Formats: sequence, C-alpha cells, structure tokens
Amino acid sequence: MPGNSPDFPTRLRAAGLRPTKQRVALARVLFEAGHRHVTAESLHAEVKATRMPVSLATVYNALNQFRDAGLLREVVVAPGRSYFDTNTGHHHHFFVEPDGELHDFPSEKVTIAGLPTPPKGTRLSRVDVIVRVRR
Amino acid sequence: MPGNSPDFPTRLRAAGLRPTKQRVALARVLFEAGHRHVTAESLHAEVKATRMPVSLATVYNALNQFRDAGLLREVVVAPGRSYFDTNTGHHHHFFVEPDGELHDFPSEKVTIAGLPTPPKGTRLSRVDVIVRVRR
DNA sequence: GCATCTTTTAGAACGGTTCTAATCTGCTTG
DNA sequence: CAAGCAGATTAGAACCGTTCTAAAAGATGC
Repeated sequence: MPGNSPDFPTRLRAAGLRPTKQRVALARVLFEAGHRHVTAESLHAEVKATRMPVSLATVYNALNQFRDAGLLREVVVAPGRSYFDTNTGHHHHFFVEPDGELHDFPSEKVTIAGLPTPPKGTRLSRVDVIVRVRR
Repeated sequence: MPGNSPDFPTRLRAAGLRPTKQRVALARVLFEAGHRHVTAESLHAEVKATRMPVSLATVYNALNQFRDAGLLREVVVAPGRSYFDTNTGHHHHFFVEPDGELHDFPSEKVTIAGLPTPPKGTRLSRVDVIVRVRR
C-alpha cells in the first residue's frame, strides 16, 4: 500500500465525523489530489467510478458536514447549483460564465481597500470576490 | 395624479418590451421608489397587494426580461434563491447571512488592486464583491 | 374591427437539494 | 467477541424555486 500521507479516518475523526466507508471514500477523492471544485453530482459520479457504492443523499450529507466542519468551503456563483471548494484558505474565484467553470486565484496579491464597516449589530464573516469572465 | 417622473410605458418600450399592464405595474413597484432588492416571491406579493392580478410566472418572465434589458441586475448570494437589484450601477453588497438581507454599498471608495488577468480566451464581465456578515 | 403576433396564465414539469423511515454499520461495553 | 446503541446510509418521496406548456387574453398594425 502506498504511503497515504494524510490519514483520512484520523482527519475525519478530528473533525468530529465517524470515518465510515463512504465518508473516507469521499474524503479521498476530495483531498487526495490538489485543490478541487466539485458539485454534489460531479462528486457522486467520481466516487461511484471508484466502485464504492454511495447514494446521492450521502454525498449531500457529507458535503454539508465537511463544510460545517471547515473542511470545505461552499461557493455560490450561479443560481441553482452549489460548488464546494477544497481550498479553505484565503482566495478568490474566477467564474467562466457560460459553462460554469470555477478557478481559484490567491488573495495574496489582491488588496481591497475602502470597504465600509458592517452594519450595526453585525460582524464580518467573509469577503467573497468573484471575477466573472466570458469567452 | 402626482407627477410620475419617469414614464414607465416609455421606459419599457425603450428597452424593447411592450408596456403591458403587468409589466408596467411591476416596473412601477420596482423603480418608483429608490433602489430595491427583490426576489420573485417578494415582488409577486408586493404587486398583488396593489390589486393588479399577476401570476408568478409573469413575475419570473418580467424579471428575466428586465435583467436581459439591463434594467435590473441579478445578484447570486445564497444557494437556491435569486435576488434582483434595481441598482445597475457599480456597487457591491453586504449580505446578512442568517436572514438573507441584502444591502448595497457604493464602489466609489472601494478599490481592488492586484486582480490577475482573466484566463486566455476570456474577457472580464464583472467583479462581484460580497461582504458576508453575521449578527 | 380584424388579423397577427406577443403576453399572460394556471398548472404541470423540472432540477437541485433535503427529508423520511427503514436498514445497516461502526463503536463501546461487558 | 457478542450485544446493544447511537449514528450513518439508503431509496424514494417530498420540497422549493424556477421554467415550460398549451390555451386564452391582450397589444399593435392595418
């Protein structure tokens, strides 16, 4: 067996989630290679291709749990479909309008100045920058 | 009758849309007072309250047509629901997370520096900045 | 007013997501 | 290592926002 660098069962347990077969398989597909953007449907197809039986409901459950646990970030760019991003660090997005492609770009070089202070009684949660481009 | 500053039938015709009773009523609610954020449901409720019979399908049709005509801007901030903004000028948004409130803020003071260039073969369409805040 | 083309409408259909209730599985305890 | 239990998975139904359909109503041009 090749050296499985991050131990997915352990990572899941650390996030307060039981390392079930399905969750481990989903985590493997999501986190084994570099940063990814997936939808529930695309992830479902990918995991089923690994011959691990998973229902779509489980994929939705896991995506929501992973997001709540801080393992994923949900990106809202298009009406009626949610993307999940395995990159949970500070960064922003390119969104290619007609075909729904999503690309990260690092926030290191990006500076946003002059943002107003949040309305009374609210605290800042996150600043999303979406650069929409067309072909 | 008070001086109806902008003539809605004329404005609709200028946008290439027939000034039907329903579209005029919708335009009135949308554009008569200052800038607004609406969802299809909220606009439907508002217009019906003026005793003008309108179906929800017509509200959806009109919102999409107004957006395509540049009279409205669609804002995607939350999964599964579209907001429409009567402010089509340059500005950004506060989004109050739990309750779905949306507020404009002007882009005048905001400067974004260091954005990377769009991927090969694409041209910039728009930059959305969404400041998410929580209570 | 008449013909034509557009718009509206109610209701069905749709697509993505969540819920339900039954079954199963991972974990703990004895 | 068997039993018990809480939590997870599942198929399918339900749900919700949005779009489609086919028919009726309305706007526009002549």
